[in-house]
Amino acid sequence: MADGRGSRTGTSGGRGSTPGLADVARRAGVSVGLVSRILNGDSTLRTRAETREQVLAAARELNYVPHGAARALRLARAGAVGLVVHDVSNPIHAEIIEGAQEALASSGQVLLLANARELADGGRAFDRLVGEGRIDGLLWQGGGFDFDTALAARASRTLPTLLVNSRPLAEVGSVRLQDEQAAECAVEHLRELGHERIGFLGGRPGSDLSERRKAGYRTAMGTEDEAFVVEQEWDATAGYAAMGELLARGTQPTAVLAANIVLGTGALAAARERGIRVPEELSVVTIHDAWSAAHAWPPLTTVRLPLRAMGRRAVELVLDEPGRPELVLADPPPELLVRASTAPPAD
Amino acid sequence: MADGRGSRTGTSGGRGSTPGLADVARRAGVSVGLVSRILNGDSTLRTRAETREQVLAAARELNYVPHGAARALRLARAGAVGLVVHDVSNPIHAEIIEGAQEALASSGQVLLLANARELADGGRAFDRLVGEGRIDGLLWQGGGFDFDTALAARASRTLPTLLVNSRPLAEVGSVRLQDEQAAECAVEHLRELGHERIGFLGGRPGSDLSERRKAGYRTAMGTEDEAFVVEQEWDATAGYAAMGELLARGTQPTAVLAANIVLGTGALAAARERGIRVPEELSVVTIHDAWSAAHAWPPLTTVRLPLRAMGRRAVELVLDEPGRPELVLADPPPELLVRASTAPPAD
DNA sequence: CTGAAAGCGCTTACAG
DNA sequence: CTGAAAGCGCTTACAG
Repeated sequence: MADGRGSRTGTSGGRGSTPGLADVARRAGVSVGLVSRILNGDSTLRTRAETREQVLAAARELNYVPHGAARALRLARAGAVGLVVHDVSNPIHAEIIEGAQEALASSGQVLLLANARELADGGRAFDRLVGEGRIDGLLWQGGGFDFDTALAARASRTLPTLLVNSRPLAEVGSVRLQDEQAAECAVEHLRELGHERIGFLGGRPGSDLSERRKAGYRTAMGTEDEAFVVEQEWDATAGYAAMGELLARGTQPTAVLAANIVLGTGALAAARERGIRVPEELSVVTIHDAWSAAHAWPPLTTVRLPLRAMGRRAVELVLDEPGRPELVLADPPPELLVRASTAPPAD
Repeated sequence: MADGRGSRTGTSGGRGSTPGLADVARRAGVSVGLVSRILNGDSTLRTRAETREQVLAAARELNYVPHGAARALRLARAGAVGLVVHDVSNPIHAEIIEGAQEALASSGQVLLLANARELADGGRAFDRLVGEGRIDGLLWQGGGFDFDTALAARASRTLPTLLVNSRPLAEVGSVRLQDEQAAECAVEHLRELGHERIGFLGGRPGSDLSERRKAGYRTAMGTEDEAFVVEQEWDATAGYAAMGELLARGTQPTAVLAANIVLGTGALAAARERGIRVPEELSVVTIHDAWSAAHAWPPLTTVRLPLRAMGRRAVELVLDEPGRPELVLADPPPELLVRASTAPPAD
């Protein structure tokens, strides 16, 4: 009882604890080939209903489950997709992960989660994920580092590969969202409230994601003025520091757009720490929604983008779209969720 | 170029784009068996250094990577571990995931992430994860539902299985942390500040995790008084609602211990919404640390527990410990991190 | 309508 | 010191 682990041991016929096709065949009194065909619903098959029933019954009674590795080897399909992220604790990544998981579950596949830094660290981790035939496709949610695009490009030589939340490369397709429009939408909200001195707190400088959101911010502002722009990194500490830097510049913004909700949380903390009241003295709006937005204090106004749907579509594209798919998910469009962190400027 | 996908096609010898053992053997002028033995570092081997070099060179030049499914089939080892969680967006789970990933990466394995609800939903998802031989061990971070323990027990009949962050069952081992002590530590901090009317905001009622933290709270309080205890669920909305309910009871707590940081965030929002100042009128302390604690407003006092280490140890135990391991990770011990959300009571 | 056989890419006793 | 061969559990032309 301590050890009913059941590894498929045993020679021919699997007398180990996990039953194989051979066991089912024996019990049903037919050949393994036939069992395989029946269980896989081979449509060219016209088996007698009775035989068919016997096989199904035998499989059920033995609790037969096909061996994944054997199928993978034979079919040259792993039945799994890999997803690379930088930071699982980022709620944005969490939602993408869940979307991907949903899509995989409904297509009978399984998710392999990997860490971008580990893959970049030069060891065997990259080959293990990409080269061993463990996955049928790779999804890469980058962090804006050079190695992100380099490794995705490398993977794409072996496997269908898709960048997630980023624009495509020459060799690698991508799914992304309407980040420019989301940023515009956020800034327009602030301008409608009467704000003019609006800061932009970006993520990693030069990263596609930060660039695109900055572009939307600039479009809405109608200016290239750098005095209100700070870009550092994607975590809360960076948001905190970026907000501090923006304030230290003396440009006296009355509002800021933080490029995502994690940065926004850090920015909020930096403002509060300086005794700046939000939203009375400073409005804060961010992109992406998550539990932490509604429960921040004050609750954060955000622009929601369909992250979960992006995760789902990414799986579908990487598995079914042969070429170099390029998709900007525009439905549903960016949606402004007004909460308590934005208000008209002080006077 | 559009399609350098390289699936291992081709009959005998793999003339598909991905090289196999046979290709390496041919290039080095030896047999596949020898290549396999050399590449796997067979110590009983005493090959001529020259041959050995040739083989290694051939493998390098062809960029040979062994086929995972073939190895898995042959060795009856998947080289992967499954991890089941309820909610990826929970920062606590994120840290466990990262710990597990670390341990797996260093032992050359890979992480399969699954969603508890999906597995419980009766479809084929459970068999796909547990039955197909895709993983060598299963880690289950439950949510306190009956199906969590039921499914973990079921999995344990097929696979080495370990509950994470929970006490063991009769049939299933576990790793957990010093939750009682952490709760005690939090309450003692509050009492030292002078608090006496201290609330407890728990997670899902009856869940092992909530029970153990409540036990620590009671030990430190020296009472079984239920008036200060509210248990609902593990998400921020529940924390918000639970805080609301506690306040509505009119017991006038001057401090609360929230069973985790997500609940604590919700509780903070509920208090702020009612105009209750933290920490002046209400101290809030939570268990577990994460980026959102340091950047909450006010920054949350927390008790840190070694979540990441638990993730690591879970992997080691499920892979290497044959029986029904039971570990309470006590090193490092719970550590109080005092931030701005706790202070002496008003008077 | 069903079976026997080959083969997916590996590893490992077993010979030599 | 190295090779030939069997076999892991499947799927699928190919016979009959």
